[in-house]
Amino acid sequence: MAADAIEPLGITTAEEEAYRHIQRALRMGRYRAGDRLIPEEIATEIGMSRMPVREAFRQLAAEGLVVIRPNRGCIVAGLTLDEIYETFEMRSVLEGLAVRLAMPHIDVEVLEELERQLDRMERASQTGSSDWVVRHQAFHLQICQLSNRPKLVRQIASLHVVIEPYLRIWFDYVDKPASARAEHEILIEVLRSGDAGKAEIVMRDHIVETAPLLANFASPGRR
Amino acid sequence: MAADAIEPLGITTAEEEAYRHIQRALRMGRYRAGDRLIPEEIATEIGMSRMPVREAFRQLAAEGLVVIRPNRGCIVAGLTLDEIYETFEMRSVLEGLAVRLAMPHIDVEVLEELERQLDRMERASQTGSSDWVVRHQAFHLQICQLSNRPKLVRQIASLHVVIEPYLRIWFDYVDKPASARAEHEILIEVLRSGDAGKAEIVMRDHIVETAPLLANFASPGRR
DNA sequence: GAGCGTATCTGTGTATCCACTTATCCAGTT
DNA sequence: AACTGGATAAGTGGATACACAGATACGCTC
Repeated sequence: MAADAIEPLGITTAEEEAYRHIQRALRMGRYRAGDRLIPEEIATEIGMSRMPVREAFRQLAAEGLVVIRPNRGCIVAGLTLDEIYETFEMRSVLEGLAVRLAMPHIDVEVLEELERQLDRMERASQTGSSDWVVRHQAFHLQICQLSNRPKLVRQIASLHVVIEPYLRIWFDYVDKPASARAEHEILIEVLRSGDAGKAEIVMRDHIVETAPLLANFASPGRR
Repeated sequence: MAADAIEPLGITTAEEEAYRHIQRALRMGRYRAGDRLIPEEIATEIGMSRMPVREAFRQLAAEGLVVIRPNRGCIVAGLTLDEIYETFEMRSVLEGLAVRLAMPHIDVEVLEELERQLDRMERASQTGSSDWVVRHQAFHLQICQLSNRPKLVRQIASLHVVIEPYLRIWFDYVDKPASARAEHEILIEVLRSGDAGKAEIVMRDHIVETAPLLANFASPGRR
């Protein structure tokens, strides 16, 4: 599965486990923004000492998922409305760049694979759960990965993770509209056209247009 | 001084000192890519235990300045030629976005301040040292900060830090050409015009054009 | 009765210690 | 003579213990 482009840099077993455990909880929206993460609690929960958990906090803080206030513990980061917009703005230009750079590597097989991804996405949306969010991310990252720019992809994936809880909430409120398929079909279409500049613009618009929809619903918890 | 937009998120005294110490050394190019960073060495150097140094390593790894290989220590990260290009590509779209968003906040005072920044940059370039690099960063970040997008600015600043050692080498090889002033004067000009879309394009071109110049010189150490 | 100060408790941050992994060197065998 | 395997040493990662800082609650004073 190509989804997890986020590989914590140099992380060893114990610490990696702590990292993955907490990140999953955060992505699933198990905590609300502002909730305190108590190292000892999590440590015992996964059967290790506070130490690897702390290191995991640090990693997560670097990704913007939590905030560590000196001597005052670690809290789940929340995005203000402005920050949600900002994240989408950053995604739009970065993914726009990615799709432009991906263009030379587009061929028939790739386009077919993307179509299959869209099918999976649509099917996931009907399971009612938020599997759709995962599939949606996978679709976007799939395209980005074709740019052959590891750091760029990593950065984009990191932004996806940050907004994931908000996407889930959105999905749970509005039953994912059928227009989503058409929206993304357009992306495949412009990839097929071979016009890199146009693809960049289409991708940018696609992403920026999503933000306002999301913003009306999203606000998981205080700040 | 507005320069240091990179604030390690939640870092406490001892750890912060370790972080700043190592980061400064890295930015100044004191180490070469691939050099091992020995925790104990650095710890005694700044008079603390290995522990805060370890945490500092983690922070630096998250920023891409070092690489931690499990059980095999911490080495100074080096960029391949491709990665240098990639970094400039990312800078170009992100700073392009920043300048576009900054446009509504441009006024006469801001333009005058930027002119003064350019003066400082030019003066610094004549001191022969690589103060120029610092001033150059300050100039770019100054513009970005006008976008009023904290996360965006942070991300851009982080990219600047990564390529800073390479910029220094470049500066030391070629005596910074006088064209640098003109290059950046163009940016102020387009800001003055008030055309946000055009400003974005000019910024993107400005940054992308720098990469190939740099790439010929840069390669500080093995990989 | 309200506000401020102090004391206690909770919890984070640092250090030391221990175990385990890795790398290097030497010896033995092919 | 070269390569491989084993042993030893060095260094990294994890846990536990300790110290300090912050928050909250209670008491005293105004």
